[in-house]
Amino acid sequence: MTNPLALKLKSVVDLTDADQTRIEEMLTDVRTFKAKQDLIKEGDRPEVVFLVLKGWAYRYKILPDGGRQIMAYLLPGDLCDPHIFILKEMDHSIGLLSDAKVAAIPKAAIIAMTDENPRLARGLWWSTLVDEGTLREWLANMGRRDAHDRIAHLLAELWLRLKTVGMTDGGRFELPLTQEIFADTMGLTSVHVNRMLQQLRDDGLVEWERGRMCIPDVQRLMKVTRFESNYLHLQRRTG
Amino acid sequence: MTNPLALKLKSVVDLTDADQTRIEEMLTDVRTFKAKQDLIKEGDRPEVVFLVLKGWAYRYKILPDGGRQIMAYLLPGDLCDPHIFILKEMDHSIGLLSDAKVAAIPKAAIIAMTDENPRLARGLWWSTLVDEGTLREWLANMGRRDAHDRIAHLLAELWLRLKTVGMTDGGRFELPLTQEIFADTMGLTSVHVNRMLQQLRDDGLVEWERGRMCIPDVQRLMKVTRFESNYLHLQRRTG
DNA sequence: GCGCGTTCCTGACCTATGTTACGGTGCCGT
DNA sequence: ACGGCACCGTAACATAGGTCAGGAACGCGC
Repeated sequence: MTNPLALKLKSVVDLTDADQTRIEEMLTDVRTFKAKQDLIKEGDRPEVVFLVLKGWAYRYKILPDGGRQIMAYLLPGDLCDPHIFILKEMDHSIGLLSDAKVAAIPKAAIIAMTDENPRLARGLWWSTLVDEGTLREWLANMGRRDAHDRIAHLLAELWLRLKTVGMTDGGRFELPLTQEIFADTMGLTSVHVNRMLQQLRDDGLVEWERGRMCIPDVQRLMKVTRFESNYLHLQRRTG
Repeated sequence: MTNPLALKLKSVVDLTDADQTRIEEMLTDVRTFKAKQDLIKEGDRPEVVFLVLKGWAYRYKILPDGGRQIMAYLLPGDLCDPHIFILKEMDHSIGLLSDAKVAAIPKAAIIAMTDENPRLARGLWWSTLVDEGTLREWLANMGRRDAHDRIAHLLAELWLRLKTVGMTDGGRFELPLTQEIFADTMGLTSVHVNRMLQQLRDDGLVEWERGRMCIPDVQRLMKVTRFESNYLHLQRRTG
């Protein structure tokens, strides 16, 4: 089974077999973690870049008053901390939502790879810009949509992202998020997330049970939330 | 008067006089715009990178329901669209909040500069990562702070950012934001922004009149909102 | 198989923020 | 110097979402 980073990059840049092998070679230090552990903490200065291979991670911040804000989900194929090349220290933490397998890649290996291979460099550059675009979309989501549409929008995004790394089965996918995690992602309360999720169920837009989610009609969900996928920049570059 | 990009970069990397001249040389195509015009629209594929020299710009998105979400303020020294090197098209728009002077820099000039000068390349890389960190902080701000603290936090951030480009005078600075712009930035209503701004006035935390803002006691404001500046990564890299 | 922790679910109640609607004020163009 | 427009201010009222408090269901360790 091909690795998820290659899979993700292939959806936007043309990777040769050699490119894929090149990525594969970097995955020598693979580590296994249990759910709920932290990979990196705010203030750390990590010496390696983490690449998620299996499981879900998330970026978050604890505010001075103790509240938690989740700012991204990291799926297989996502790099956790491309920041460390430049920034002095992490301004947020990264934790795990599920048991996970993660590759630790030394900074130097990444630098060597991108120096020598512009296609891969472009690919990584693209992926950090997509992260930024996603962040902007989340901001718009929080600022201007009500709870119902907010959740629906997030689910549509997750489905699409999971699909591009081959983790969906029709409208069905694993979703290791508690309602509290949802709440901390979207600036809501878990009570209210529960209310809205049930409404989505009643609307027939989603089905949900213990870590598995099913969207019976993806097109319909996307239409309801007016989901525009352009911010994920999935189309192959044409010119 | 030295240009604002150099000024900003100098706060984190050591720039030689030659570096500064190098930046200066790129500012050949300087354009003047009136307030409220758009610099770039969602869907565009700009051929130049815009650098703000004077005035304020802002990143925003219009949602399908017509609502506007502002996702960043761009001050002198900020690049509007470093995305264009990689992404197919803009996933948001950039408009002007005030009359502005903007340099249009061809992609090729930027590429040539960064290829030849790693210090400047690092500087630009740093600045896009800071933009991303700021976006994360805004997300946390919207998700987990109430309207009062949200506004206070934004004002503290703006003060600090303006200070690093020499645009403050003690606690005093120009602020070309209407209450509606504030509202669209923070997911609020202009009515409520008005209420909160008045409360901040009553608290003695800010004074405000026609485009000019004064924070009589910056330390106090920062303490009240528990402002942590780490996400702006202003400390010079030590190692 | 029992106990305990986690997650889900629910209901009654409360409040921050939105909505609507309007009047005031200063500024800009003619 | 006048009219109009953009912005600010405010009041009465409506509601989405928060708070608190608890109970039910499941899953895991012993």
